[in-house]
Amino acid sequence: MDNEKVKVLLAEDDKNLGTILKSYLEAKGYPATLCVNGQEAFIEFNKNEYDFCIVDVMMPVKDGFSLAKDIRNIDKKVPILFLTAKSMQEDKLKGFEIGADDYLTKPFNMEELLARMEAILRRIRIEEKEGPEGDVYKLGKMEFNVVRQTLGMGKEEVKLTSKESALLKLLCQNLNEVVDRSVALNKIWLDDSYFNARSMDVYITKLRKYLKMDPSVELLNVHGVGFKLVTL
Amino acid sequence: MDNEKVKVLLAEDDKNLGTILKSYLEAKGYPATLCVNGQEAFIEFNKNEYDFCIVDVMMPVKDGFSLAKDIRNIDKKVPILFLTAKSMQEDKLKGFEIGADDYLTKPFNMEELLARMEAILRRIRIEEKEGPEGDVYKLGKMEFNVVRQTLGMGKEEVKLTSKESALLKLLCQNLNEVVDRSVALNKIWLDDSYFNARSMDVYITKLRKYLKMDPSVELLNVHGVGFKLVTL
DNA sequence: AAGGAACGTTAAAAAAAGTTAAAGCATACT
DNA sequence: AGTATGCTTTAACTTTTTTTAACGTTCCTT
Repeated sequence: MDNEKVKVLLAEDDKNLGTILKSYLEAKGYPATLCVNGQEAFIEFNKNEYDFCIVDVMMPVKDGFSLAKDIRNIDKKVPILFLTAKSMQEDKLKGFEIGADDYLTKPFNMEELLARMEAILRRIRIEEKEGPEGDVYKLGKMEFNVVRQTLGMGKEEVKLTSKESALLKLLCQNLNEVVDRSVALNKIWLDDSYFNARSMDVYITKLRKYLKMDPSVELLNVHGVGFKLVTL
Repeated sequence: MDNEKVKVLLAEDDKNLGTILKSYLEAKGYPATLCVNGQEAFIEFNKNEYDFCIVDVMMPVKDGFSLAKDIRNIDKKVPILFLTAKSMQEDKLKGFEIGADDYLTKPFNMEELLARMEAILRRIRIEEKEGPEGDVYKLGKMEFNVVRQTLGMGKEEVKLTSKESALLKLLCQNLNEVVDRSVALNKIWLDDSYFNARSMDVYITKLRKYLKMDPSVELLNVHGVGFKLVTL
């Protein structure tokens, strides 16, 4: 799954509902492509990469179940959520048998559709164990491995403590941008207090020492606001 | 998840429905434990390993949402399916926010509950890249056989004691993620006390000694939180 | 330019974790 | 029963990590 940008394939013959759904999903940050029947949807599915399928059961030319079977035939993983006007149990069960991830009966609340979709995507992300090299930031010539808590360049490598690592990670996530003191304190020290702030200053000093390894990387202070990690 | 035998934790205060559900699930091959309130369920969850939670929202002593939060706090992965008599959308959305995988409104069809549960389990198995053969975890070049309690690499193999094995298993289940000290202590030592914590430290040392076999695997400490097994 | 607030640095104290060895405690063996 | 064996806990000591403290510097305001 492409990080962050989850593309949705929407197969719905009711143009009215389809358009509203597409707008809603896109407003929520999920680009969606609308197809008005199963055949069209399958062609579209083959043409582009999709991360999620919302499929109406009752459609002309090729119905939703048939479409889902075709999709499953070439892709065992992509999540499929069925929509249907019928509320008959047998259909629901048939949908799950084909390999659906969820089954929603019309009329439905769009917020619920979104919540269900996000629950499935969340599950996928949980199971997609953060790869061994999953979180490696490049800082100039250095590499910062978040899970292994190491910062290195060529053969010289230092081990970071968990606090050092957590702070550097936060700074890397906001590379070339300012990280507010209060944000860092609340995230890592869980409390924005005077003493924790001083503790954080000590850690900034430590990180600066490590980062001297590569002079093209600097950890700057923004007076009264926070810190900013910048690379040349 | 232990292969094949998916254990279900059932939190339902309606003893009638609870018993029927338990029987139904067990008839379908899913051993289930019934708890009549959230508090009892949380104690049970800590005592044994569960692969799926079915949680009624309205329960005495500790409600389903509260229970789910506690469970999510110590286990980010286990699937949670809510049951509720209320059909209010806000509650549904709240459930998904907490991290539910599904939300079913009473009265429901038991076949549908099963289908939804299996859809979630199927999704987990799809994402679990390699189906674990038996109970074998791969750690770099090493293999850890849980049932045989062995850790090996090529021809060199060490036998682990049951505590060593239990601890390593917990760490493997959360590979590249932090396992809280308290979670490990409650699961393996059944009590989070000072002396048990020190005992655990001794076991961490032992495991690290074994794991030196493959330098690409490290057992890191997260100060004040717990331990993290990391692979390159 | 003065003065206070924010930040930088270093060293200390405190807390948590690492290590090793010995003491307990079961279990099986003779 | 007595003894040997292997696993687990307790204990004592060391090291690392984090926080607190003290003091110096920089930055911004007036």
